[in-house]
Formats: sequence, C-alpha cells, structure tokens
Amino acid sequence: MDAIFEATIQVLLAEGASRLTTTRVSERAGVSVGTMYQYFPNKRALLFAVLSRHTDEVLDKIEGACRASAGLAAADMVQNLLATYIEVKTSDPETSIALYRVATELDVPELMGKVGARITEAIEAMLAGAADMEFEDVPLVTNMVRAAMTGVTRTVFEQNASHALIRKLHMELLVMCQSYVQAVGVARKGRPARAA
Amino acid sequence: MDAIFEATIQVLLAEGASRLTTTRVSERAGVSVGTMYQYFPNKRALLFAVLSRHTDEVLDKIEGACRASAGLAAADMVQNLLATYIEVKTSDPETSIALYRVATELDVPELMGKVGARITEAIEAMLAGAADMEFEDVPLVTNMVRAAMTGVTRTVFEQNASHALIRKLHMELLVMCQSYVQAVGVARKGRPARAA
DNA sequence: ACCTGAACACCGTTCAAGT
DNA sequence: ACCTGAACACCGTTCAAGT
Repeated sequence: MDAIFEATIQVLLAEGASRLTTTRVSERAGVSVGTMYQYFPNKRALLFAVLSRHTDEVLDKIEGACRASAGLAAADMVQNLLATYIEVKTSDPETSIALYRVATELDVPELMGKVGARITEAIEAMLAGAADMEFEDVPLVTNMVRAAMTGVTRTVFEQNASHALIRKLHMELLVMCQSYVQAVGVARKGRPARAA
Repeated sequence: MDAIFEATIQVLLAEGASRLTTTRVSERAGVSVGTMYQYFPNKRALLFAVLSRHTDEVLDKIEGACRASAGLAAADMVQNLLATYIEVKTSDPETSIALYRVATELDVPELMGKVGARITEAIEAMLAGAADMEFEDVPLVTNMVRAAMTGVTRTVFEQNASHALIRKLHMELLVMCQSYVQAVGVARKGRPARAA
C-alpha cells in the first residue's frame, strides 16, 4: 500500500510520466497487477491517491500559516501566506514538478476543486480578520490572491526558472498582492494595525 | 490536411480528450491512418499543429492590442491588454477549454515556450514606451503581469465560472495589475501622460 | 508515387486458476 | 480468502501490399 505509493513516485522520477504504467509500478512495488487493482479500482484512482497525499501536506502548511497569521495587518498576512506557499513549492522541486505534471495530465477536477476550496477557506478566514482593513467582497479578494499566487508559481515552473529568478518573482508577487490588497481594502476604524 | 484539423477538433468536442484517437480522427477526416502519418509523424505532432493554429490567432490579437496601445499611459496599456486577452479567451469558450485541456495533457514546453516568448516580447515593447512612467526591470514587470493574467484566467476556467463571475474577476484583475504597475513604476519626467 | 489497413508492440483492466 | 498473470480490448505506429 505504502510500497505502491513509493513505487509510483520512484517510477515517475526515474522513467517519466509517459512510462508510468500499472505494470511498471506493480513490478517495482513487488506485487502483481491484480493485487494493485484490489487497492485501487484503476490507474486514475492510484494517481489520485498519490496526489492527494502530496496536496494534503501542502494544504496543512498553508492552513497553518493562515491560522498563525490571524489578527495581523493584511500586508503581513499576505507576506506570510506567500512565503509559505513559495517555500512549500520550492522544497523538493523535482517531486513537486513531477506530481504537478501528473496532475495536469490526469484530469482531476475533483482534486483541484477540493484543494482550491480548502485554500480559499483558509485565506478567507484569515483576511476577514485583518487588523487594519476590511474588504467589501472577501471571497473575491481571496480568489484573486490565490490566482495570482498559483499563476506566478506555475509560470516559474513552466520556465523552470533559476533559484535567483524564483526569489525575484517571489518578491515581486508580494508587491503585487500587497498593492492590490491595499487598493481594494478599506481602512478599519478603531484599533490601529498591529506591527508584524 | 485542413480536413484533419477540423476532424481533430470535432472529435475532441464530440467525444472528449480521452477518446481522441488517431483512428477516430482519420475516420472522421475520411482518410486512412497511414495517410495521416504522412502529414504528421505522430499524434503529438498532430495535436501540436492544431494547438499552434489556435495559439497563433490568440497571439496575433494580443500583439495587435499591444502595438495599438503604443505611447499610452501604463494604466491604459494594461487595460487594453487585459480586455483583449479576456475577450479572446472568452469567445468560443468550448473550443478554448477543450484545446487548453489538450495542451496540459500533452506536454508541450516548446509550444508554451514559444507562446510565452511572443507574449512577453509584445508586452515588454509596449511597457517600455509608456507615456507616464518607466520601469527599472521591464522584463520582470512583464513576467508578473503575464503570470497574473494567465493565472486568473486559468483559475476561471478550472472553476468553469459563470459569465458574471468572469466579468467580476476581469475587473479585479485590472485593479490588481494597475495597482501593481503603479507601485513599481517611476513617474517619467517631461511630457505628461496622454489621456486614453 | 501514393494510399490502405492488417499487423505489431504496448497499454489498462479482468478473472479463471492457483495457493 | 487472497494473489497471480495470461488473456482481452484498445491504443499508437509501421510497412508490405495494393492502386
């Protein structure tokens, strides 16, 4: 079971997505194809499970960062969110890129939808409690920040950019999201913003 | 040849990406599989050609919008660029989504690279000639605007959002990009900005 | 010269036969 | 009860045989 997960990632990294076959995975995992089909009804389900394991890790960290940022100023929230996201996507980039490629080859709206919903929920809850400003349409602002964040990251991966360029784009993404948040947010009356 | 292109899109829309096979395309096009392999060395090359035809249309319109915006204020440039991009992606969304799905299933860094380079070139040339401000690192600003633009659009497609939501996100994307450009741009001395 | 489509290698999936 | 792997349907690609 865990051996099958490991085998999947190993085959993926060693042979590439186009050579990721049920036969090769079962061989590497040391079981027969038939046995694999007792655990997973089809190849799609197998890849889905492998991807879920990875996205769950990413989600846990993002949700953690959002919770930890509760009550901060909006600009600091954005900073923490982006730093966590970039960090999580940049560590072990090989696996990250390989899985990302599988995710696009596989057409998995269920998974993308679930992941998107959880990220959205976490960011929404965070932004709604910003110390220094409030937003007319929190879901909309959330959607935009998320889209910019994932869009820039995807662009980085597609260009397989250097480490230096990644850092530059990260800094710039921060500027973009912060200036956007500032543009659409309304200063909150009462208590002033707490410093980061 | 053109019949093969048409057949490919027809099969794609009628049967879906997973049922897009060489046999089905050749059947629909009224030629044998063997004949198809005289025009295209493999299935990948066929899909690449079909995608290129579509991306070339998109690129032409974007390049046109960028050229037409020469000498405007930066904010107006961004507005024209985004309006064109959204319009082009939103008209005939069925085909657009279907081809987009093929593009991700197929792994075509060559094509993505070529498209990205041409869009980048057009936006760079435009932004470098903004009437009211200049940018320290034009390629960086270009990259960011492009990433935000494509990222938001992709998110919209993945959620298969309603027409109303698309318009809302479009407006918001404009706010995001304009506030970003304003944040990183330096006011140009001399002649004042011309109104749109 | 150009087209055809049976044949081949390989894929995902199944299920009768083994233990 | 659980595992095995030959068998099946279907894919992309080729090439001897037809015109």
